[in-house]
Amino acid sequence: MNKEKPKHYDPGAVEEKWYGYWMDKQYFKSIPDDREAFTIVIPPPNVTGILHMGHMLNNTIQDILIRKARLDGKNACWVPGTDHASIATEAKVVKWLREELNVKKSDLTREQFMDYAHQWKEKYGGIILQQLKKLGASCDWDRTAFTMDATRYDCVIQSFVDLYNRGFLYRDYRMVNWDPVAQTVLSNEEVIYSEESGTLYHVRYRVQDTDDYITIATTRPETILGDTAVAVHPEDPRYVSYHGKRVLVPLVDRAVPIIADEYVDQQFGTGALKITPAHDVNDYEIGKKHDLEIIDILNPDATLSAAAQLFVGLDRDEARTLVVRRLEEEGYLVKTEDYTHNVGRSERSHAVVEPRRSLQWYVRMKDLAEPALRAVEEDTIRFFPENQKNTYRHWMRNIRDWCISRQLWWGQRIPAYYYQDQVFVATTKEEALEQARAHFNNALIQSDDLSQDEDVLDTWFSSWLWPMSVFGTLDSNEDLDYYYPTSVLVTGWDIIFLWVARMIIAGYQWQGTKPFEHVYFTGMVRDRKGRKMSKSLGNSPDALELIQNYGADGVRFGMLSCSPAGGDLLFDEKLCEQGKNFCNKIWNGLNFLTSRSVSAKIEPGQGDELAYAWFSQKLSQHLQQTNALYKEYRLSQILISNYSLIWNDFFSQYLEMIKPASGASFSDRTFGQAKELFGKLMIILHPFMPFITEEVWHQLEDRRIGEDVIVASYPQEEVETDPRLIKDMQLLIELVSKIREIRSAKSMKWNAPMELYIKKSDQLSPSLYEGRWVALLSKMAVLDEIHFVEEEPGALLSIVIGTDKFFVDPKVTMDVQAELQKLHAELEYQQGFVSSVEQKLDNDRFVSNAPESVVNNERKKLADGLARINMLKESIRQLEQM
RNA sequence: GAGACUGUAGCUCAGUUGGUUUAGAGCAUUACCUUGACAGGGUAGGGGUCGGGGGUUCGAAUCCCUCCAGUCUCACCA
Repeated sequence: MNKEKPKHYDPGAVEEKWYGYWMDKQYFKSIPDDREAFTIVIPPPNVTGILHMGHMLNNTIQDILIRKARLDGKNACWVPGTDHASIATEAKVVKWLREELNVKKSDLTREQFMDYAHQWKEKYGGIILQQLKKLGASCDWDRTAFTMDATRYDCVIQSFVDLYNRGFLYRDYRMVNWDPVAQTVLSNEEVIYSEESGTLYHVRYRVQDTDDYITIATTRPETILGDTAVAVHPEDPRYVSYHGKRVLVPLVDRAVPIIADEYVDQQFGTGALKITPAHDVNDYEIGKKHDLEIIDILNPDATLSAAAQLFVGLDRDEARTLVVRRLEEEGYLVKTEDYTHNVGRSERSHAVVEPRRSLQWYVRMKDLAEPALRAVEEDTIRFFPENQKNTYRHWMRNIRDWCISRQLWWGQRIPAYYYQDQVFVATTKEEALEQARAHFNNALIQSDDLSQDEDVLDTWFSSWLWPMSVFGTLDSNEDLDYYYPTSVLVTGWDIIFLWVARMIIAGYQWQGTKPFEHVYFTGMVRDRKGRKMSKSLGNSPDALELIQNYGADGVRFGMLSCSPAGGDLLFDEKLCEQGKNFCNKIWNGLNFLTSRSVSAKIEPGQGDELAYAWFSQKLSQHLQQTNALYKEYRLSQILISNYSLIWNDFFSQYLEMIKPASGASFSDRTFGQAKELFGKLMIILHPFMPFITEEVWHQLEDRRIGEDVIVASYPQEEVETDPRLIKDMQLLIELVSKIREIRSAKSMKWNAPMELYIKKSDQLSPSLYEGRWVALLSKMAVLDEIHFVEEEPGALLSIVIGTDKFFVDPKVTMDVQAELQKLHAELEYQQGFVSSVEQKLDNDRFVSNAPESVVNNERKKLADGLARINMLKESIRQLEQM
């Protein structure tokens, strides 16, 4: 078995090879059978998106869970897909048409535009799914879904019709968040507020038929042209005398009432507030209350409309400049001051959001939300980490109606058909026509007489059906019945309202049950300074470049080793390097094991069986611990634990224990045991680092066809555990370490001759007397001889571990003073320890109140501490006699 | 403005119902080691009054109160 292997692990070739192999073998494919299903639906990335750090984290976690389920023998199904992202995609398509094809959207019919949009999607969309393959994502690609494909489209239309028929939909005029660039309405969740510096303009309005002025403060002087009132606080003494009078709006000289309303804050600005009902949410409410006129001075693209009278056709920003100049020229501008305020911008176009009154479709949420709230409250759906329940509860209890219409073409067109003053909602125009004919009792109404709503539905109105729609329908079918409810949703908490809550609502609405058992919320990926990673900051590493540099396994290690559930992840490339180093360590371990010759004629070393038994126990203990951690999604901790088991326990200890002398061979039996353990380690590591584990698995043995680590059986913990074996080995390892320490301190070579004396005592574990333990100890510590003694041999260096005492003869001149100093330091520590324990035991209330086991443990600690003090004193005494 | 979460070693984090030999890991750092599978390695060391202050308790990193700092969510005043 003398294979020549490259010195370093090369991830690139290995990863490509195995991903292709797994695909060929169809290991990612899932079809319903009689096994238990384990299902994850991917949080569909935006079809225009490319892989970034957040995706990498999120999808690595999903892949880990899916691969673990596969190893556990479940029918693992991970459904990939993308969403159509109305606003973002439409913007990209429009840009593409303009720049590449020289076509304007306005020159196209709706049908033509949709054709182009689908073309664009085929050509450029979904790159991210290809990138996920580089990461090792084991999705069932045959199931790839898209929120705008025919199947998903039908589900969305059906859901709209269902909700309408059940009375959950309505149309209404509301103040909405209008994106003047994308020319569509935005939901509250799509508006990002941030502090921006602006100017507060103080403008005076003349009170009609007087020479008095009332000064108001505004950040948006251009909206003065749409003012229909000035409001003051009813009890504000400055303005009481003006109640019921009118002011003239500057520049347009419109006489508008002075109204009294408690909404006005007397402390702010001048205490007088201009009211523009068409362009401010609060003003709109006040306008309704006082029955004010609504003058909409803006067009949909935020240029001034004819109603503004002045500056018609100019953009709102230009108009502001000109209005301010004119106000100043005409003596209305009292003063300006710098002012920082919150400005809402469109998440997609970044345009300043314009409040606008318009007719939109809404979902009545309150009743729909009720079962969804209960499901989480009662832990029918469990959140990890649990504290996200608070956020969820707060939002669900204060839920607002959901505005679902969008003034775009790229999306599912609302299946509402208008005839005269009536609306007919149906999955097809033909059905709507039937309804219209029946309603008007007029068979002559023709299809062309009906006009369909021009708007499309919010993208989230597709996404909320995702856990059902990816399986084809909203009602029963074979796949849906088998895979739904899905096992776990892995997503960021930033879309808990946009998506998670709504999916739960939809699940209860159409399936009558939850869409998933668990929700695992990942943290936000930040840079090491704690800043959110973003394109504009340029602090986000290129995902594919990372994979190139560190290998997918290395990057997966890096992402996972620092990502507590729900906690933010402060990403540092060094962590990927650690992952890469780990791959090399594994590679080298494999190299070592397979480079030595193996012989059936050689007897196993005396310690080999012991080492095997010990590591088997260690592995079993590890499995027990990590199984519990998997249940709580403590993936980061499982990875760290795997890392430590493999590096420290397997490579540093186990391989050292069984290592043949330089140039010697392994016995057949020992080699087989080592390969078996190594293989098991590859299985438990596989979910985290799929590629190298598959490679090593196949290098360890010539495997039969289909005997691949990806579909191996996860090792089971052993029924019989032997905690004493683990404890005794811990003592042995500690002793070996102390002996190495002495060698190092005395500048002795690692293999310089040395003898060990072990003081016999009742406390000493009987294992140590056994031949195999003695053999293993002398091998590990490179000892010439081990003596068991009744009495302390004088003038030797002593080692105290627990309550056991050992001596070595370093065979070099001893620095007595230095030794004494060390012993005194140790003595001081032990005395401090003992006195802290004594303090407890001297306290009667402790002894009488604390549970007996706790008190007994303290007594044991005291006894052990005292024993150690005696040993140290004895050593000191002996040294002082020299 | 209302609320949530976090604060443990230089950094990233464990620390499960208060009691596990007077607080742990990984990384980083320091010293030493190179004919040992691996210098992307090995051996060992240093480093923390558990954000501050109070309280409950025989006993607090852990529970309560309060303050401070940070992150985030919701609502927003022109």
